[in-house]
Amino acid sequence: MLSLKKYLTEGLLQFTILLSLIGVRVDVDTYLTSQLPPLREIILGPSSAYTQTQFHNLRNTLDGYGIHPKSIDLDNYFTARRLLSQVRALDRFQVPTTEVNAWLVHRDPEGSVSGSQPSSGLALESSSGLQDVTGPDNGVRESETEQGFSEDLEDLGAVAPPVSGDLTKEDIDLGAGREIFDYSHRQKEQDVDKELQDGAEQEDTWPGEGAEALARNLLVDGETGESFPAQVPGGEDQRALSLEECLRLLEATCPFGENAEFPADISSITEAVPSESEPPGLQNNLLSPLLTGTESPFDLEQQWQDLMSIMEMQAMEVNTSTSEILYNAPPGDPLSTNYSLAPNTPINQNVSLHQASLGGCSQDFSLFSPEVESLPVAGSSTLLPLAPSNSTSLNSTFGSTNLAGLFFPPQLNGTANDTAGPELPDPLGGLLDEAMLDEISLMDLAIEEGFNPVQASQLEEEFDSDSGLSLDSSHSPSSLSSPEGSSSSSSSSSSSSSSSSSSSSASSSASSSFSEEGAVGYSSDSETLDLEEAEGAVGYQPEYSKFCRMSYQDPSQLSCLPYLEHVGHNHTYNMAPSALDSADLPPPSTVKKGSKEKQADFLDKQMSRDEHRARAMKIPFTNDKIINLPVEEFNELLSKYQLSEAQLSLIRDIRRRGKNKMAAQNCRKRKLDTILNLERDVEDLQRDKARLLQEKVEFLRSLRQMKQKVQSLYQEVFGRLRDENGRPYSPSQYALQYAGDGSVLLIPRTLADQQARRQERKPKDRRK
DNA sequence: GCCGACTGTCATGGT
DNA sequence: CTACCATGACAGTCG
Repeated sequence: MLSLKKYLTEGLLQFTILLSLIGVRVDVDTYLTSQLPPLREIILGPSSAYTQTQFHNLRNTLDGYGIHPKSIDLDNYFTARRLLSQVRALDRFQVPTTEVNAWLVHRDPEGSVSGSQPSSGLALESSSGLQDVTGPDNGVRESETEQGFSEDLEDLGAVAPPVSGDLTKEDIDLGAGREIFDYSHRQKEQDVDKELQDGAEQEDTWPGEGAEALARNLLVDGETGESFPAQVPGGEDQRALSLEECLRLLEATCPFGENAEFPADISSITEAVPSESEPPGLQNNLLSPLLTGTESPFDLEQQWQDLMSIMEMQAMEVNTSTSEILYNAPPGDPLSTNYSLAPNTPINQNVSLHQASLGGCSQDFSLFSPEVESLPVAGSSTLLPLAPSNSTSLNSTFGSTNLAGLFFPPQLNGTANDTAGPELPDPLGGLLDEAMLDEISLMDLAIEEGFNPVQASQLEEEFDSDSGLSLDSSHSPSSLSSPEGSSSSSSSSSSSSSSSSSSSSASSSASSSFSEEGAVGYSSDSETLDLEEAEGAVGYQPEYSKFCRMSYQDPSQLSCLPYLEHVGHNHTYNMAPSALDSADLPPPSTVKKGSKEKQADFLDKQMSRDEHRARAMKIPFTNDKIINLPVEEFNELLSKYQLSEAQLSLIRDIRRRGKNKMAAQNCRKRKLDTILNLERDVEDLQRDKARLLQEKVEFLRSLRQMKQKVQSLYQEVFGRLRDENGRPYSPSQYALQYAGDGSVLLIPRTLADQQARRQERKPKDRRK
């Protein structure tokens, strides 16, 4: 990293000197301050993918003409274009005094490096998006555009929305999904102030970052300032140039913002570029409106890193792994490093812009249009910190990848060339289509999985407001809610309702019979009661009532036993001898005889069959004891009495049946618990499913945006390429290819198509 | 009278 | 083998 800094610094110095030599005043300070937002956008762009707001805002700009909602609004956009034209004019006719800000050159890149951490600026990023797109101050901005971005920075910081740095720092893995939850939204509002502070802090870091980025550009320019060796124009008519070089040239030629007093144009540096005389209109036509007129020069290298990462992502199928890569890839992970263009690699040395040179400083230096800039390139964050890494890894990964092939299928190339613009059709149309197809496929998958497509679409439509929970609630079965809905009042309501119903018929008799029945009570009563209460909290009333029935050792609880009302189910295995006697004995008085007989009959009915049998068999102890006593005590009890075989047999049967009864109750309870647990599990799984689907949609959107970004970048780069005559290359005849050595080659399309097909086969084979 | 829920009981298998 | 438990199946009861 240190070497990189040094390299960049030297490059910056060289470039600055070079510019000064050609009479261009470089107001780096202005550049840094005014262009920081874009820079930060580039640097932190990926993280922006996690911000729901960005998605939301971007959706409005996805038409292809969108302006970065965060830092640049439409007004800025056009204003910048106008300024660009002016700057260009200045470039030609005005030779300002050479003025190099030494302080900038010597600026310590350390700070910039630290500031390059993606997490630092996200808040501002997303916030700016909100502000610019939806904020009411657009009008104000309109007039402010020329003031530079420094003010915007503050504004952005001030507007900084919630999501911000905190989220990005800790929730990279969660990605946008985290925003799904209402919590995050609430958090957003709560963190506004915090974001403001963060924004201020980030502002400090930007200059460093900008300096670094600028340094790289300058460095490159320093190199490119030198004449590029022609790379065999003949032969295959293959003209190679370093992609980095192209990008750097682009950036170098790119005006440094509205405030930039430096209309640097590479053409002015290299005489080989005749494009300067070329009418800008032609180039404009070639470029998508989206791309035109971006006054913000960004870190081209990083942009291309993004691009490469996107390419890789495209190569990979849109699957969950994508998301992982997007959000989990650590700054230094192999993936990201592989895609770093290795600015310091000597590859550039061999590149020749002689044959394929960048066009003059056109107004179209919108390589990083605001919209593109705003695109949430998840991968870029990981790429940012990347120093010039070894190009070998990159080569191994990409091999000789035909950019065109990656961007658009061969079959689409031809049509695109014919239909799209006069000379520069949209080479990435296919890519976009692919993105759409991927999304559709995923949607289909979601449908297959039972996910409502309408909901899926809603997810996209209502991305920011949507949450997995809400979605889940929308389609979550009522069965889930019903139990829980009643759960809140289950413990109380169930007991009250059950008691009310039971009291009607059984309350009077229960007191007597149940006191006996209590003896039958199950050993697990206390335990089950607690459990039942817990379950009641969960909301399963049937279970509760059931348990109530099961646990009635305490006669006081009998009031809440609903089964008493309709039960014929008399669980009174044992009746106190006194009760039995009273029931059996003739009443002393005839007056009470009727009532007592009724009571006795009722009690008889309340007695279980075993109790009846026990009473019939004159069993000297209660069924409760028979059933619940431990074996030893039970045997001891039996030994105390002289019992006949019939009695003993009955006692054993009573014990067996009693235990079995409790076992059956427990069994049923367990069964119910199992069902309830399964129900809850299903609910949880459904919730998770909905959440994952939403995340998937987010990833898809992010991917689509990144693809659009790639398309824009490709168009931008390709559109700036000029042949020896200063004319742009025809997309129908040429395509950019990423060579194995890290350079970018301009090759005939036929060759590119062939290579693209070859590239396509490999993954297919790999799948098999 | 039918149906569903609840319960008790039996048979069976496992520990 | 006995005791105990778990569970499916069946039947009875009740609303």
